[in-house]
Amino acid sequence: MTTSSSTPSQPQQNPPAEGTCTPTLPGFTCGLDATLRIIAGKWKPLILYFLAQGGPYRYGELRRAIRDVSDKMLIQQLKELESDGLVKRTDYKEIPPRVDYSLTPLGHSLAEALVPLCSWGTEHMDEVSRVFAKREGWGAKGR
Amino acid sequence: MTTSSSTPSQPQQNPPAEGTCTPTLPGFTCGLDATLRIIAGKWKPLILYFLAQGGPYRYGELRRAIRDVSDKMLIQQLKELESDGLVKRTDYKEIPPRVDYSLTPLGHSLAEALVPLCSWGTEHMDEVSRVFAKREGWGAKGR
DNA sequence: TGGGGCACTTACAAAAAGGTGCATACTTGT
DNA sequence: ACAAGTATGCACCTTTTTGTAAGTGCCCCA
Repeated sequence: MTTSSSTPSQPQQNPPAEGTCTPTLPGFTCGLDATLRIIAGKWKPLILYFLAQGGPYRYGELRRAIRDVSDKMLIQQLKELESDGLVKRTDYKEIPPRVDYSLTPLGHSLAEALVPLCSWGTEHMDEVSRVFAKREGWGAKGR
Repeated sequence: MTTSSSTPSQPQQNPPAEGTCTPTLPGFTCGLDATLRIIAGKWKPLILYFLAQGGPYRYGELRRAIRDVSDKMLIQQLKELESDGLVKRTDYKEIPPRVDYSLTPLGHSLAEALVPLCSWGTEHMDEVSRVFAKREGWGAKGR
C-alpha cells in the first residue's frame, strides 16, 4: 500500500523525453501506476477481456469460460471491478438466481487501453514463452 | 501459476467481437495475460517507465529516482527484467562498482504498449482516485 | 427423495510478494 | 582511521493474495 507518494522526486539528470506520463498526481506515481493497480488481480484482466468480447455474461458463463478460477476468486474480483465502476452487475431477482455482468463505459475504455498490451503479448509470444519456460524450468530453487 | 490453458473453451453464445486477442496460445490465455505476467511486480512498470524516459540509468540513480523502493526489491526486479530480456545491464567492471541499466528493443516496445494504459490512468484520474479513497477509507474490514 | 444447478458466502490454509537490516569488498574524502 | 558511497547478497519476517472445501436457500427433474 505504500505508493511512493511522498516527495515525487524525479531524476534531474537525463532529459525527461516525451510526455509519456504525467508524474504529478495524487497518490500515484503516474497514470500507469493507477491503472495497474486497478487491474491488479489474477483474474481481472481476463474478466475484462471476456466481457469486452461478448455481450453481458451470466455468472456461470464467466465461471466456465475462465476455467480454473474458483467461485471465491471470481466473485471477489467481480465485486472489486464492480465497486471500481468497471463492471455492471445486473441482478434479475428471479427465483433461481439470475445475474449478469457487463462492462461500464469506463470499463470499456480500459479494455481498449489494454489492447496494445494484448497485441504486444501476442506479437512477442515466442520471447515471452521462452522467458516463462526458463522461470519454471529450473524452478525449485530460483524463485 | 495455473493459467487456464487446458480446454480453451470460449463462450459459444455471444459473438466474439473483433480480434482483440488471440486466445489460442501456449501457456497463456491470451497475449494480455502474458504481458501482464511479465510486468507483474510492484516496481517493474516504474522501472520501465523511468528507463523509457531518460537514457540509461545507473543503479543508484534509479534507486533514488524511484524512492521508497528498497535495494532488495529494486535489484530483484531489475534482475527479472534483465533475464526477461527487457532491460540490459551494463557492468563497467570498474573499481568502485559502476553499472547501468537501459531498455532493450523488446523493453522499448513494451514500454510503448504501456502508453495507452498510462493515458487511461491519467485521463480517468478522478474516478481512479475516488476508487482508492473508498478502498482505503473504510478499510479494516472490507478487505 | 435424492441429485443437480444457480449465485454466492464463509472459514481456514497455502503460497507468493514485499520489506528490513546487516554484510561484502573496495575506494575516496576528511 | 573512519564515515560514506558503490552495487549487490542473504536471512528472516510480515503482509497480501490466492486457493480449498464446505455450506446456504431456492428451484427443477426423475
